[in-house]
Amino acid sequence: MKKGRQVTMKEIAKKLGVSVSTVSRALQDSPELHAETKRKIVEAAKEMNYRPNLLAQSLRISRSKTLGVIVPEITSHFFASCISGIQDIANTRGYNVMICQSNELLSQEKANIQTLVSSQVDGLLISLSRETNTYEHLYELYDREINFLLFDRVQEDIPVSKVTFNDVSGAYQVVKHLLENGSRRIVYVSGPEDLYISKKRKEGYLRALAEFGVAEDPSLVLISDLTLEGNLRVAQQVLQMDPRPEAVFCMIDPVAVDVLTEWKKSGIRIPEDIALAGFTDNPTAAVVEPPLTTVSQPGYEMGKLAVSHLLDQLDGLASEDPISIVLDTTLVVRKSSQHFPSKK
Amino acid sequence: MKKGRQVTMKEIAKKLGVSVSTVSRALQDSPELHAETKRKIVEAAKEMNYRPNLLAQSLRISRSKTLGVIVPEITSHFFASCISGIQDIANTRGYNVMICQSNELLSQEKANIQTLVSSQVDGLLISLSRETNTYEHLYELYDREINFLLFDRVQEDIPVSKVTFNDVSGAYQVVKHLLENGSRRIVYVSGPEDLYISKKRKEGYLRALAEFGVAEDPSLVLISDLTLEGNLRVAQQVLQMDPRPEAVFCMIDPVAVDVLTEWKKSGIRIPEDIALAGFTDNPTAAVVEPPLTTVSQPGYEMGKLAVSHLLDQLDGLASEDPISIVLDTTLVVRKSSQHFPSKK
DNA sequence: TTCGTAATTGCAGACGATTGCAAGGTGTTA
DNA sequence: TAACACCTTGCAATCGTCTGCAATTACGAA
Repeated sequence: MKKGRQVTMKEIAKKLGVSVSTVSRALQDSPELHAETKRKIVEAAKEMNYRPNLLAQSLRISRSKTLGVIVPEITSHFFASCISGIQDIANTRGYNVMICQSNELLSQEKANIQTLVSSQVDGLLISLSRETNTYEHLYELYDREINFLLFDRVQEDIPVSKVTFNDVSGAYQVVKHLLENGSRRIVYVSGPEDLYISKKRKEGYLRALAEFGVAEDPSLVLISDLTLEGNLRVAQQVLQMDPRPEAVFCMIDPVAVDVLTEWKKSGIRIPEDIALAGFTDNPTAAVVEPPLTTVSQPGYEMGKLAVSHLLDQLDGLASEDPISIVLDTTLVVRKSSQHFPSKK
Repeated sequence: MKKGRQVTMKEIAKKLGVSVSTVSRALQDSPELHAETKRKIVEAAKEMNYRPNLLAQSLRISRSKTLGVIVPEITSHFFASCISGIQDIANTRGYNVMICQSNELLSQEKANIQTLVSSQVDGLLISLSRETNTYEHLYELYDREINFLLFDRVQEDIPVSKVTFNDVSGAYQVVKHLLENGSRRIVYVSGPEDLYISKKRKEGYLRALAEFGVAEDPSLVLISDLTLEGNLRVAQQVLQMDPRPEAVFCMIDPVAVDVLTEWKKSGIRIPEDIALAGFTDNPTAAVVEPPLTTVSQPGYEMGKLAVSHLLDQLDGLASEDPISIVLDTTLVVRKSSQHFPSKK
């Protein structure tokens, strides 16, 4: 509504009786300017409360100094941490950040990309939605030579840099831990099967089983759609298995928390009756009763690394060749996995 | 790095042998254009994968269709929910959103404002940092006639619209609930005293006490700096009180969760030995053991309402006169408050 | 056939900033 | 005193889009 007129270089120039170009150079601290003129201009600018118009600047130099970020959900603690890391680094390196959420929808993801591209972001950091199973929109970015990078939820075939956690090894670690405690019948609760992390974590699960000479049993792999209902269904499925599994490894913490709650309602004791473990180390994992054994993946660090690499590419500090950065996860052992079936 | 040349109107114009202005009008679906020309241009634009340059557009019409949001912390579930609500509404109304976090620092908050103003946002939604105890930066926005609005963490004297929760009534409700259960010695754990919500929730606490004829006892008001250490200190302080309080109301859930954890370590049973309640209804509140009685404040709704009002103002649909929107909270009774001291 | 009017389209000047190049001024040297 | 170089500053074009106004065309009416 209000006009909120901004002070422009033109006004500074008029006030001081110099040209706009001189003002521009003064504010850029150009060396080819008389020191006194420069001083006067800088002073006037401060006094008049001048703020550069980033839009005009970006248009002129065709660089917006803005990055776009697309995450499935901001309300997820993990992604919020990533964003936080991205912002901290981006800001210290002089970049702004525009954040969008896809709400786990492919259509939203595409729309977000359009918006950000139209906004002339210098680069994009994308974590794919759950729904994303076609990738033309990403190849289009690639064809247009727009810098982007995938993190956490990636698609491996796309020839851009990726930042991921070592999901295989994380899952391997936690399942190995369950095996070492004596469990053999171990359930893996997966999310939708085409999800990157569903696959990777299953891979780690299977690897650990293989290492301990436990045969793969497809009936021990359950799938949840990651809704509350889906998770509760899985919880019940496990209870109805005969013989009952000794341990359950859920692909992400929220599933484990729902399962845990449901079991407690059914009078199942954890870890006495069955061991439980998750993945992500959400804040809830530490405070549920019993505390949940899980795998910690520092989102803040991931965000920092991802944006650092992208900015390095933008600033020409890193090769444009795609690289893959793989972060290590850490097994966090808590009470929920302290179930020790007697080994045969 | 890459040139990633965008298709511009100029190129479409050249290809079709028309002028840029004609292209511009065609893409705006201007009625003063020959239908056939329009059709051809629109078609060519689609085919050439034209995307408008929002920077140029914004510069030209001096409206960026972008809003700025400043929150203390993105990783807080409550603020993440607010952001989510803001984005959903903003997007459906054709606005983008730039999000910044102040990390609870006044200096960051100021810097964020500068950045967003420079980026020519059409309006700002601000939730103040914990540190913010001077307000010149906000008055400056006001003087510059930049549209903004405060939400959740507000400063009452500033003549702009505000969206808050009815903190007084929320606190009143939960303390009343504790009183009704029979507690009389009720501790209030406050955050830093100049924080808006510290004051408001204390007000509700005192009002409930007064209504039940319980005299105010300053020794029952404890202050935490909201760090883990501060919270644990408070937990111990309570245990050392003699006689022990019958209930504790913490200003925000994270404090209550820390207190709860610490007490459990010390062998205190909740709610058998003492009642506990929080405020916010974080996801953790529902899953701790015992589940935490708290006050729910829907951040998503707050975000939606706040941005709706700001956009109404921007679009001239609402008066520019500041208004105050107060949202209701809901008492969520869970097990942690089920402590019933025998009344005298 | 000529004129007026309406329907289309193009020109050119913004928006605010940057930058190559030219122009003005000063001082130095022969 | 003339010539040259350098130090400062301004001019003008540019980034991509929008828009008031002028110009062109076409068409029907007289």
